[in-house]
Amino acid sequence: MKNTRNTRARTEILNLITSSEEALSHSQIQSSLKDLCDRFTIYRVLDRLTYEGIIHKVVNIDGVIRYAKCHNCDEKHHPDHIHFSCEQCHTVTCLEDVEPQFKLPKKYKVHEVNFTVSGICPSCS
Amino acid sequence: MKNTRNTRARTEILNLITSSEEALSHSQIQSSLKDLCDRFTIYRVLDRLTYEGIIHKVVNIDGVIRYAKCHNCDEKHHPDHIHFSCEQCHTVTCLEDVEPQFKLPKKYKVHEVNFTVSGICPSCS
DNA sequence: ACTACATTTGCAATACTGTTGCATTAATAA
DNA sequence: TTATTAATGCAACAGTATTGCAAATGTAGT
Repeated sequence: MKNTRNTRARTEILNLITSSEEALSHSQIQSSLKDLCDRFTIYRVLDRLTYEGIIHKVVNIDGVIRYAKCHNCDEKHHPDHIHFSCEQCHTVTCLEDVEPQFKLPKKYKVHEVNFTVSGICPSCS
Repeated sequence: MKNTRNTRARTEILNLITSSEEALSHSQIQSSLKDLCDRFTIYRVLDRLTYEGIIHKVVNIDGVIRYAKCHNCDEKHHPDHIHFSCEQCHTVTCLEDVEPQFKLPKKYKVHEVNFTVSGICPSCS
């Protein structure tokens, strides 16, 4: 595995995602960053951060991929937590304490999980 | 609500999805249909079938939207079932009997659910 | 602090994905 | 068979994403 470098783009994008309460899409990140770097770099930084396991992907029912960083993962990691997508304010948030229970037939090998629930969030109802 | 018509495109697309074991993406449907109709029509037919509740959407972690029809929904509908995405053969299948249990904080109103698990399916392992 | 070097970035080119307006076609009901 | 209205096909457009390559930059070693 190759070394990874702390570039300005990487630092800023990670800061943005870490300080955000909600999961951010590529376009949201792009407009926040303005001209710090171009959109190609954003794609590549997000891929790198995901590959390194520092952030995780969330996919909404509309197919928009967003990125988030758990805030309490330092204590205990909840890799399978649910994400909530509000139909009104269009924010996607991690519900890090909600971990669904399910049983797959034995022969399935699970690597990754994507649980998204859409509806109305507390602030909009 | 307006009336819906049984056009050739609609019939063929629904047949395709119904007879398929796996969830199909727009591009998969397009290449199966060849020149039956153009891609714009496919988009619109899929939207209509989804709106009418005849088929349902599945979103993979890569953001690709696929469409599927439950085969045992006539007996009992399982709207919240899990979908499995195989990383090797890239098929997405409905696990209609696997319905996960989860508890959201009271203030969240749930309308829709998207549960996808990726890994290796039985035929690939 | 300087240098070497591999990683990362920026840009160009390209392809895929998805939406909308409008004229035409075709499915349905009478 | 005809009238009506949904559905289609086409054009135009916009957003999303990938890749190759040269230039820039971060990092380790000196």
